[in-house]
Amino acid sequence: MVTIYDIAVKAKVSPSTVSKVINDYPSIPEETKAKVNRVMKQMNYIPDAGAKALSKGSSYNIGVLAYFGTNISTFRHALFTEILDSFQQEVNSRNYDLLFVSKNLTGRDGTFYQNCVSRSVAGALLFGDFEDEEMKEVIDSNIPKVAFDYMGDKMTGVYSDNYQKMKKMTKHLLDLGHRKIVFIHGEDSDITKYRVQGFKDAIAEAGIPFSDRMLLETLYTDADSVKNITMNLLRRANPPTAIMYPDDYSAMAGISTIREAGLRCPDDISVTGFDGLPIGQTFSPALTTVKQDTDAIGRLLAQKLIENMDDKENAHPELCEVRATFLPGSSTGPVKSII
Amino acid sequence: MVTIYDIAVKAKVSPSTVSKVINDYPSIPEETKAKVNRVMKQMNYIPDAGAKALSKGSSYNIGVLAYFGTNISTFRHALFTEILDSFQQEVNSRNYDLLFVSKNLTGRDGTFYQNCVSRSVAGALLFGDFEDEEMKEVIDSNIPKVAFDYMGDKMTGVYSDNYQKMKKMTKHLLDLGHRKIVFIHGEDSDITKYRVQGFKDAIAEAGIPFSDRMLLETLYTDADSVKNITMNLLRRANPPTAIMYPDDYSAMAGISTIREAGLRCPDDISVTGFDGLPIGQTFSPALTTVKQDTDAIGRLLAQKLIENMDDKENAHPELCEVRATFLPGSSTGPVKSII
DNA sequence: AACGCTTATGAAATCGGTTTCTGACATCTG
DNA sequence: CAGATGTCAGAAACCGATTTCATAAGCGTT
Repeated sequence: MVTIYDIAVKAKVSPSTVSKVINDYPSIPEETKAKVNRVMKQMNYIPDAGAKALSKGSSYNIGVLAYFGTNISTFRHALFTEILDSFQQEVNSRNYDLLFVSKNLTGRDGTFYQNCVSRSVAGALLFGDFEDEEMKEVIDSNIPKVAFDYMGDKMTGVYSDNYQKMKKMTKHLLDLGHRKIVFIHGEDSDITKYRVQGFKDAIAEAGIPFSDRMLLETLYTDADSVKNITMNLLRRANPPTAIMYPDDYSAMAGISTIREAGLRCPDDISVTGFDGLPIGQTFSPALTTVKQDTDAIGRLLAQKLIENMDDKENAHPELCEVRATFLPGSSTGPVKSII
Repeated sequence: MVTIYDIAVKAKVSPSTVSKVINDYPSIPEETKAKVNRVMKQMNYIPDAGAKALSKGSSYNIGVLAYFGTNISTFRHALFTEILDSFQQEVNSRNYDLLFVSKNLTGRDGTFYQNCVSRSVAGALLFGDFEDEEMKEVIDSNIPKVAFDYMGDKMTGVYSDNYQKMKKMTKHLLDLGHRKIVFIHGEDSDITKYRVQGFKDAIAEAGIPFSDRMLLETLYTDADSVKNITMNLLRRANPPTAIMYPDDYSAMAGISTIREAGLRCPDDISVTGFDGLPIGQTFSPALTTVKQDTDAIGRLLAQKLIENMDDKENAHPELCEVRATFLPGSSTGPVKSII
């Protein structure tokens, strides 16, 4: 491996000078810089990021910490991978790389926090269950960090305007004449609270009495539990005419179930999703959903994180709302008139 | 940060001894190991992976290099994320973390190879376009590596038995009476060649004359081009009764297009996909497809890579075929009888 | 000529580990 | 009991960078 020492010899300067050229110290005259740069190019110099990290105390790696609970895994949900994709593009352009930090699952390897420190990540992006013990350890640490769908005060969180858009989507159903609406919401979290509130407020503003039977909880992305819940709904004495699912995947699973039960969507039952994934638009019927702006979210997460890393002292948690878009599709239609 | 020097002082031994305890040198008696380990636990010692990498010359990071061409991005395809997921689990259990290495897109940052060397990755997992110049640089290097859907002789490749399963799926259509079948295959690659061969052989064995009109090329995951190609097929004077798509996503996009054209699937046109993603089974009609065993593929990639890293000298490229499963769904049906 | 003031450079310590090599001490052997 | 052997521990060099601090050279002042 070519090191700055090799460069130094060839360029007839000291290693310190080479290092200073690399880091663009103002005390180095242009002439020297040019000379050293020429030799570096000529010798195909590749800096050792590890050595740099050791002496600087921080690497150019951004840790990605994702944990959704035991059964669900990092890469499986398209919403997150879309956000990651946009995030990655943004941080790459600043020369940071993404390091997927692993969690202590087997008991042998370190915790999230330990792995972050050990790998001296410059910052971290958090996804998933913020109540998890290992997550909390990171959240309470002084590692610069941001998180998607976080609304607390310990770090910067980026999220969609869930309240507004959920309300809007609910209104859309109400406008279509639906009165028996059930919202199957995701696991308990800040995000879920806002969505539920938007749902309730839309119902209230329409002057419809709210009932607990309008709400149900399920786990994201678990197709089986979605099927079960949906079947139970269909079997109710007074079944809903519209079902609102927590995300596009479960909406699609729901529609499948509805069809298996011999009913049609939207003719018999209207369905909504959430997230606005491309596949939901390819699906037929195209989902009525809320499209989260994953590009903007990923970019914003990256920008906020880099701000935090660049100025660790003055870093302060922010709450950043990104505008989502209500996407009316063909999975919702007018309520079936009772003959 | 607690270092081995702090441990050494507290445990009343030398730093070398601490290091030897960490690395489990046989010359250290159990008693000393126990003592040092106790102090490490007590002081909450977290090793510095960067320092370790510097002195060892190799990190515990595995580089993930993915490049599919300018328009498609790493995380967008569920097949890859599923494989990654399984791969990650396997390498995590050996204490490796995943580092997403970036490519020189802006001209400012380094190439794949430079970034791998700079970050001293222990090994690399390659996805995508192996003809890309930066990819080739890595492939020709002596970095331990494996790749998915690679069938060359420069590194170990893992892939499904595309030939067999494509043939089987084609036969399935032939058995249903289809004679006018079009296979829209992916971009030119070894994998594609085998699939095409499987397709052709099934056709030949059925005694049907092969025509170039039975084959079409498209780019993976580009919904628009899938729509266009599908529309063109439907407008043919003598349109096909079955269309085989290169993956599940395009099959679903194809079915949408078919419906938009006022036709039904499978009643009017049968459709097949490839990959066997969960969403394809939620889709209705459930896709007839070939399910790639992403769990096994990811695990095998990890195992082969680790083998290579553990014994760099004797490493030799292998070709590993993983058995896929033909998954008959309801997107294929008997050919419509001509009245 | 002696002084101060820039400007450019390099020596050396440092980051936190690993590893080689030497030597102290204990134990075995004849 | 001398000499050979084996066990354990630590000193020191090293990995490849950064950064502080000292100093040499050049230049203008007085």
